[in-house]
Amino acid sequence: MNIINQIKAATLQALSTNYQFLPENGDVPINETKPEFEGDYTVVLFSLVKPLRRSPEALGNELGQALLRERPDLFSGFNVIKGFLNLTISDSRWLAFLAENYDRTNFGRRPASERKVMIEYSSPNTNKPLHLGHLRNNFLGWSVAEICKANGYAVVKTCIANDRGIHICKSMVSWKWFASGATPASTGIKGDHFVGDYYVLFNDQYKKEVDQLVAGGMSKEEAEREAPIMKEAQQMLVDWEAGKPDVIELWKTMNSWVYAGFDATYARIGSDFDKIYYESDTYLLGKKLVETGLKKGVFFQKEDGSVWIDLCADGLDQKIVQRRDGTAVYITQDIGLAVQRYDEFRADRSVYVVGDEQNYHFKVLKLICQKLGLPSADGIDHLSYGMVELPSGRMKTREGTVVDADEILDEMHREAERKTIEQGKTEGFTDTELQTLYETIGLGGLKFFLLRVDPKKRMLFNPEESIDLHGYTATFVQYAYARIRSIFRKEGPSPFVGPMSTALLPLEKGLIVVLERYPSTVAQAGEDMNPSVIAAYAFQVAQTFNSFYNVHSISSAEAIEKKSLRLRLAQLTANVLRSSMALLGIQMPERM
RNA sequence: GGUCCUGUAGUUCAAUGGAUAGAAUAGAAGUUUCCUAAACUUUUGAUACAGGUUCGAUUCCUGUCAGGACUACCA
Repeated sequence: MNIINQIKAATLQALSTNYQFLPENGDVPINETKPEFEGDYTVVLFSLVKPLRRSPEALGNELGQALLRERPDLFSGFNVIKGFLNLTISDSRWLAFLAENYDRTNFGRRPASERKVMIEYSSPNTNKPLHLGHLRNNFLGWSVAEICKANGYAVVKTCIANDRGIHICKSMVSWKWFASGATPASTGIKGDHFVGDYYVLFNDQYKKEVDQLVAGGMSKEEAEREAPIMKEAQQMLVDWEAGKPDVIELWKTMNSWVYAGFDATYARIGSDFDKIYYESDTYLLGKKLVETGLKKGVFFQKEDGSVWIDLCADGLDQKIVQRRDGTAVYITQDIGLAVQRYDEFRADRSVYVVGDEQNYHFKVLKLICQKLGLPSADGIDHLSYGMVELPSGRMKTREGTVVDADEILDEMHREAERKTIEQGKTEGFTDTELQTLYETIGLGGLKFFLLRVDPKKRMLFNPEESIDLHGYTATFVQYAYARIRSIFRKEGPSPFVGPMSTALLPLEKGLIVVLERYPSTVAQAGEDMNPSVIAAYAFQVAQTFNSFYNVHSISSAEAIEKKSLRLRLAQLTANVLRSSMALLGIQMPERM
């Protein structure tokens, strides 16, 4: 049991034996004691004052004395200020914690349970390369999966490839018109970028044609309908759905180019999936469910034959679930896919990592699934994240302000290289090791930068700040880790010998107190599905360690017992840093 | 128009209804005979506005103002 829960239990026990009192919710509020007061944790007494008919001061003193009397093993002192009972935990308790956990690599992780969660993330379109927004999605999804695992969940990572539709046909038509048979192999261009270029060409051509038609006297709407390249794309979509062999062939070929490109990027950033669904396989799913829904009276049909659901009672609008021509819409596919995934994996929860512009969509999806009585319905959870914006505003394809994923990864790598060389820290590394180091620092920096912000919030991506390797960054944490590893390289294979000192200096204790919070931090991040909690914590650990390291020598400690203590403290710090950063998908260098 | 989200130091981000609102960065001033100075120490600086709820509000409620998303027989 962690310290906070021990304090809680002891306090409840004391309230029970001394006042025959149990708070209504069975809980007492406990905070970290503010640094300007003496103590480690604080019981906030205000809520107890009224039912116990004591003044805050009196209650604090009685309760403090009772706790000290009943649990001398846990508490070593207390003071009362206003309505706050500040408790000091005994050094022996902290030391016992350290002795138990300093070399546990699974410290902070909960044992595996039966619970299973499915996490869908990434979900790219196969007509253009990944950009910065996709990176936030990928890093988030992957990290949340790791955090769930650390909390004992079995995790299934999935991805839905949006591999069909008019946007895919656009790149295909454009390639036919303009490529003269060029391929990624013949041009040396990465497949996803290659295809993306033709998608851009399509839009250029389309705009040209529309302008021409408008100049010829056509209205804008009509021109947009009549532009030859658009008509061909639409025809191609029809042909694709009809299974026309040459279209299917081209579609398969171009998609394979894109996948090759994606695979390279995924491999680089460490995204992986247990199961990939393809929209081309799933887009017809859900049609049967429309019938079921009609029969159950969940849906209703309009005169023109289209099928709708009325969600007005839930504060939403009417929503179409099947077009009048009988084809399925996006949401219908998603319902069908939800059923299929549940049949296949039986996950208790199903988390969709999707941008917040689809908040409405997922609200509707969950409601419909619930009204249809699907067993998976209640487990549907939309992990909605905010847009990544640039200082100049929103990224826009048309304005060419989209930050390309591969480019920003390269840029971070180069910055890490530049900085390392500038500091003259390349000695003793082979060229391969240096490349690995730059990637560890560069990729880690980008991941940390995108994960350190609450996922729900829109975030600003300032290129200059993102490549900064100082302050609230992965580099800061990595550097603290590398310094610790350096100590252990010099100490040799079995450094933990001899008894530990039995007293704690403030900086030593401060570090233990922070380290002890790791398990509850992991739990918190899991409950909120929020990696930024982990990022903030890892940074705090590194910060606390640095202050300690700056003042107290570890290897040349003033006494052998002190060295013994500090080595264990350093070891636990390293473990926690490595483990917490691993939850963010960030690796730690042994040297830097 | 309707629904939802967001307004905190110059800037980027924190703060289960708890004490004097924390970090980082930028600015100012310091710290290398000593385990990696990519570090450490000190310092300047903020809750959009107006009400309400209560022992206590950045947090909950209402209104105003400002930004954003959604509100497609697109996905």
